[in-house]
Formats: sequence, structure tokens, C-alpha cells
Amino acid sequence: MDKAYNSSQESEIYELWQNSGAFTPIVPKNPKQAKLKDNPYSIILPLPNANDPMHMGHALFTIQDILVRYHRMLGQPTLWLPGGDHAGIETQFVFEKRLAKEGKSRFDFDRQTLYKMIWDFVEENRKLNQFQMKKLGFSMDWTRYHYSLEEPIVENVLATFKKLYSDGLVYRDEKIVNYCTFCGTAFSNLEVDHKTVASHLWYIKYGPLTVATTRPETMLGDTAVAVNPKDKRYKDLIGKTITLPLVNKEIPVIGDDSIDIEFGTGAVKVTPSHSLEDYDMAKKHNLEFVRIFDYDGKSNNNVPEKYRGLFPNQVRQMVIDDLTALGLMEKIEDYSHEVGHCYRCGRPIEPITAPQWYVKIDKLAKPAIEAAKTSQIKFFPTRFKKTYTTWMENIRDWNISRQIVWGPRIPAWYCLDCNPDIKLNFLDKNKEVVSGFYKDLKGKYSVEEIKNGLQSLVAPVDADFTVDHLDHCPKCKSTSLIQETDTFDTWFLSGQWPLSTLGFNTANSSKSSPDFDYFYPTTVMDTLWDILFFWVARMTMFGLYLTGNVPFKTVHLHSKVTDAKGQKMSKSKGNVVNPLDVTEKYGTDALRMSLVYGIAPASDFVVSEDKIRAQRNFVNKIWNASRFVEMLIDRLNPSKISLDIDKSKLTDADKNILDKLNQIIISTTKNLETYHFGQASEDLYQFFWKDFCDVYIENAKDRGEETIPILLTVLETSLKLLHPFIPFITETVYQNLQGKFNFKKELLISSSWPNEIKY
RNA sequence: GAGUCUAUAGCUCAGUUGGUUAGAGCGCUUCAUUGACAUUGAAGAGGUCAGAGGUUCGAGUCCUCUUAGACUCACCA
Repeated sequence: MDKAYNSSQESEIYELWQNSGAFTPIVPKNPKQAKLKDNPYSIILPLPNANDPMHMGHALFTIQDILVRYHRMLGQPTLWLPGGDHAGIETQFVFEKRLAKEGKSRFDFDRQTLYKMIWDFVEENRKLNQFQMKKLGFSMDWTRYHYSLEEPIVENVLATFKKLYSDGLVYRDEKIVNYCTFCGTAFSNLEVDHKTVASHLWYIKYGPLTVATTRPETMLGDTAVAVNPKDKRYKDLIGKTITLPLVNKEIPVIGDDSIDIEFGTGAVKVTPSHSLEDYDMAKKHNLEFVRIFDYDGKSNNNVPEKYRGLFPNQVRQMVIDDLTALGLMEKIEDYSHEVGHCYRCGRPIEPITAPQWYVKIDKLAKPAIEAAKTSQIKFFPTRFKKTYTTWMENIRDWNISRQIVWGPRIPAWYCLDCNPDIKLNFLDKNKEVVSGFYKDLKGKYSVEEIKNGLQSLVAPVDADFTVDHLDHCPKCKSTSLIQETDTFDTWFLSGQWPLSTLGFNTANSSKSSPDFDYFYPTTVMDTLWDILFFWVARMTMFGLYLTGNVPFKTVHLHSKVTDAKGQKMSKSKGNVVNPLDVTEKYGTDALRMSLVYGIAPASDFVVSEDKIRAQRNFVNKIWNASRFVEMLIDRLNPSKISLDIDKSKLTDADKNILDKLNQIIISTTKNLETYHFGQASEDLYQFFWKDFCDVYIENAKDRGEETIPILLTVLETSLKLLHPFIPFITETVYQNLQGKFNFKKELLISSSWPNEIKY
């Protein structure tokens, strides 16, 4: 045997496991009945973005591997189901950055071509991703791997959309949305980052009163001024009109309780099309909507000519200059406030009215709240239960439409002849961009040409549509049907992941697969808490809505990986540690152990090279302890070697180590059951190094052969206890021992979890 | 604005329902070792557990306040 452990044979060990079938649980013929007796254990992998090479966050799947390996050793039929996510906007954004390097943009391609290009881009990375997870030793069932754009998965997601629609839970509406003009799509509230921005409060004279605003440029779209009815200063103005400067248009003064008398001047300009609060106020008071910024981020024809075709910050400066010149700028104060930014590209969000698809969320949220309150779903750490329910109780309707290409299109079809006001953007046969309403394009371009070069369409909010793909319009019999170009929010798809991957059939639940019957609800969902709302909440709602049952019984949330100084790893900080580099240098086990060692539940995972090196040393310690035991045994005739402990001859040292061993069996089991991985790994480390190596083995050196049964017992049991954490070294040593003494013939991965030693 | 969390050794962090001299890794000091392991062993230095008050026979652990920081959520001009 080598003097030091060599981790280069990890991939051979992995193949040994995989070929043994240990990763692939067998589902019995009568899954529903067998389930009670078998108590299957299942975890669905939080599907990594297929475009994303592994980072330390993925290495945290180690936690799931620990759980899965432990429960497998307990004898439960155990499934860990891996997958990959097309990851909608994330992937398209990365891909567009690539295009930009080549001097191109999404506008240079029709959507079919763009989709194909992104598809190929993802395919390259997907295999890499799988290879990397194997490197980290994850005992996933690769025979059940799923990709989010597989046809059956997408079919099922579309069926869910239809079901929601027929249940009256899907609707279109033209509300204010969070729109990123750079990314070219709307976002849900969750995808908006609020940042404090140091700006100004501009006081602008509107005839007899003065308004204070943080966005002077939007005044061009004002359709009212609001004051508090209790405000004596303005009481008499309510119901009258004033002249909007620069636009020279009469707008009403309205009274609304929501106006804070103390703030600014107590008078607020109302821009219904570009402010969430103003939108609500306009709905309430039946005000006019004037949208002045378009989806491309530039001002449109609804503003006086000189301000047209400009970005908001350009319009702002002009408006400020013009108002100042007219003597209408009363004063400017410094003011800092919260502004929504695109979580993806970091640019300011433009609140804008746009037709979008929504899911009515109340009916879905209620059972999901109940499930948490009644502990059908348990949270670990428990404090996240409150975070979850509070969010769920304040949830709003979910905007599920994204104006991007990468993802399944919403299955709705419009008749162009019935809806001539549909706006179309496409590349004609000469690859020139054409943009306009169908009523103006009809005759000039064939529907075929439009469809082939289609980039996007915007249907009026009241447009007729069908959710079935028909040959002709049920109303006018026209065959000029065109599918919605909006795609689903990626979480709409991944929110159904536990269902789709286990083979639940939305359209006909009785046709669901045996896997679903056997493994649903899954046992644990382990994920980073930053996607608690994005993903965990959505999975819960979909699970309950579609099956009446929760998708997982326990949610185990953990935090991010940081560097030695506690800083989040990021490319810009240059402190990113690539997990694959670490496994090359120190071995996978050292990385896995250092990730969980001494980490408190739900706190950050601190990874430093020092720590990894320390764990590499630990792995090597195990190697050398086994080497010592083997050397001792080499002096004996193999047939005399036995694990049987002669109780009558035990010394104090023997009893001491066996007591300690029993303690560590109990505490490790308990710690694994309660998700105290940090404690478990730390205790095992101490036990093996101090109690076993430093004390007992030193003692054994003076005694010799009589200690062999104890040495073997403690070593074998330790390997089992450590296996979930550091599978490679433990399996390697286990196989070496077996090869040498033939005391058992099994893989450690499939061996049974130890019970207390009786002596 | 609402909520959550954190403060323990030079550094990064453990400390599971309150119970004897508060722990680990790395770092530091001294010594040892050619036979499992220098990826080692032995010994050691180093903390008024952020501050103040309270509950208790007993508080790093529970409660209140103060200070400092982190994060999440949020349509206020």
C-alpha cells in the first residue's frame, strides 16, 4: 500500500457504485401498497442551470448525498433524481452576452433561429454538468435524469396551463409590470432588486399648486394631480382642472386618502402608465392612461415632438432644463429612495403597462399556507416557516409571461383576422426587420412569411384566443392563426418539477407512472434559501393544486458558500473557488468534508484552502490507520482473523474505545436525523483521530494481535459512519480490507448502517 | 417601512432541549519521531463568550434594552 492516500482512482469507485445498481431503486409492482411497508426515501435535485458550469453552490449537493447515502444504508429504497434546467432568462441572458461579443444581438434573428442557437449552446454544457456531478461523488440515479425541455415534461406543463385556464385561474391583463427595456421582458416582483439611489426631489409648479416628484420625465404622461381631501390648502381645487406644463393639457385634480399631507408639498403628480401607485389610483378614479415610454425604453408619440425617441434619463434632463427656463422649477432637494432594478442586468426597471398572462394566486396559496401551518411540510431551520407563510399570505397574482425566446411558448393562439390590432415584429424574407399592426401588414406579407421570421407579437389585452391549437378560427374560420410569442416564466415549469420528473400526468392523473405512486410526496427538498419563494413556494402550490398532496415533507434550507473571510464568492471579487480544481488537488472527499465540517445549520458554508487541506489530512489519516491495521494482520494467517470480540479478555482500553464507538454511532445517527451535519462530521473527526488513532492504536502497538478484532470492528464501523460524508476513501479502504481478508463481499454504499456493539 | 439573523481564541467558525476547568481548524511557542501517517505525535500560550440589566441553585445558552453588522421582503411621490 502507498504511504499516502491517492484520490486519483475516484472515478473507478464511482463506476463500481453505478454499475452495481446502488443508485437506481427498484419500484415494486404495486407501488401504492408497498409504499407503506417500504418507506421509500426520495430527494429531487434542485435542478442546476444546464448552461452553468459547476460552482461551489453545486458542491453543496453534498448535503443531499449525505442524506441519500445514509438512508440507503438504513435499507430504505432510495431515490435521488437529477436534472438540468433550461433556465429561461438566465440562459438567454448569458447567450446574448456571447452574441454581443460577436457584435450581434437578439434582434438579428427570428425566434426559431435564436431558439435553435441557444439549444445547441445549452447542449454543449449539459454533458459537462453531469460529468462534474459524478466527479463530486453524487449518488444520483442517472437512469432517471430529466431535462426541463424534454417533450413529455413540456407537454405536462402545458397541460397544467390548460387546467389552470379551464379552472378560471389564468387571465390576461394590462397592468403595470416590472419591465426591463434592456432584457426586453417583464418580470415578476421577485425578480426586481430594490436599491437605494441617491437622487433628488424636484418641485414643479403646476399652475396654482406645486408637486414634488422623483421622476420629472414622467410628467409628460401625467393625467391628474392628487391631493388629500383633508388637506385644507388644496380642498377647493379638487374637481377642477389645471394645465400640465410643457404638454399644455388640462388634467383634473383629484382627492385621494393615500396622499401624505406631510410629504413634499402634499400634491402628487399622477402618471398611471409608469408608476405602480399611480396605476392603482387611476383605476380607482377612472383616469386616462398615457404611456410615454415603449418596450424599447424610448419615449413614443404620446409626448410633444421634441421629446420623442429618447431614453428616460435624456428626457429627464430636457424636461428639467425646459421647466427651469420657464421658471417652473421651484426647488430641487437631495433625496434618496428605493428604485427597482433588473436582477439580471442591473438596469433600472421601467414600470410600464403591458398585456401579460397572470395566474390567480389566492386559491393556490391558501392550501400552501395550510400545509405549512399544519406541518404537512416541515421547515428546517424552523424560522423559515414564518418567512414562508408571511410571504404566501401577502402574495399577488403571478405574472407568468416573459417576452423572451428561450422556453416553452404559452399555448394560446390568436386569429389575426379577428384581432387585426396585433402588433408584429418579424424579419421578412430579405431579413429586414418589419414592425407593425397586422391590419397594416395584411396583403403586403403572407402569414407564412410573418410566421417564419417572427420575433415577437403583442396582442391587445382584449384579444380573443384559444388554448387549443386549431386549424382554423372557431369564429371566422380563418386559418391565419398565430401562437403567442410570450414564453413561460421558468419557475412555472420548474415549479412542477417534482411532478413532471416522477411522471405525474396532469391531463389524466390515473396514467401517472409507478415512480410517482411510490416516491411522491418526496421526503426532503434541500436547497438554498434564496429560492424559497421562487421555487419552493411554487412547487408547493402546484403540488397541492394538481395532486392534493405536498411535493415534499421537509424543506431543508441552507445558505451560501463563502470564502475564508465570509465573503460571498463572485467573479468580480476574484475569490471564486472552483470545486473541480479542489477535487483535482486534494480529492473529492476533502472538499466534501470541509464543506460540512463544523457548519451550523443554515449558516454560511465557509470554504478555505486551509480547511480543505486539514480535511485532506484527515482522509489520509484514515488511509494510514487502515494501513496499520493491515500491517498488523499481515503477520497472521488469514484464516485466524476474526471480528469476534472475546468479551472475557477486554482491557480497559478496549472497553473505552468500544464505549466511545457506541456513543459515536448514537450521536451520528441522531445528528443525521436532525440535519446537524456539521456536528456529525466534527464528532466523527474527533473520534477517529483522537480516540481511535492517538489513543487506541497507540495502545495496540504495545499489545499486538489480541487487539485485532477490536481494531477491525472500530475501523469497519467508522468507515460506515463516515461513508455518507467521504464516500471515496471509505469505499476504497473497505474494498481493500475485503480483498485482503475476504470477510465480506459487498460495497460499502450498499452495506447496512451500524448498530451499537454489544459486548 | 416590516421582518429575520449575527456578535465566542490572532483569523474562520462550532457549542443540539441552561449543568462541572468554554471547543475545532488554521496560525503561534517548545520538544519528539528513521516502522501506519512529517499530510505525524506530545506539551503549551491565547477568550471578563459585544455592553448593561433581569430570570435561575446555576446563563455563552432564556428574557429586556443598548451598540455594531448581515440578510430578506416592501407600489410611497
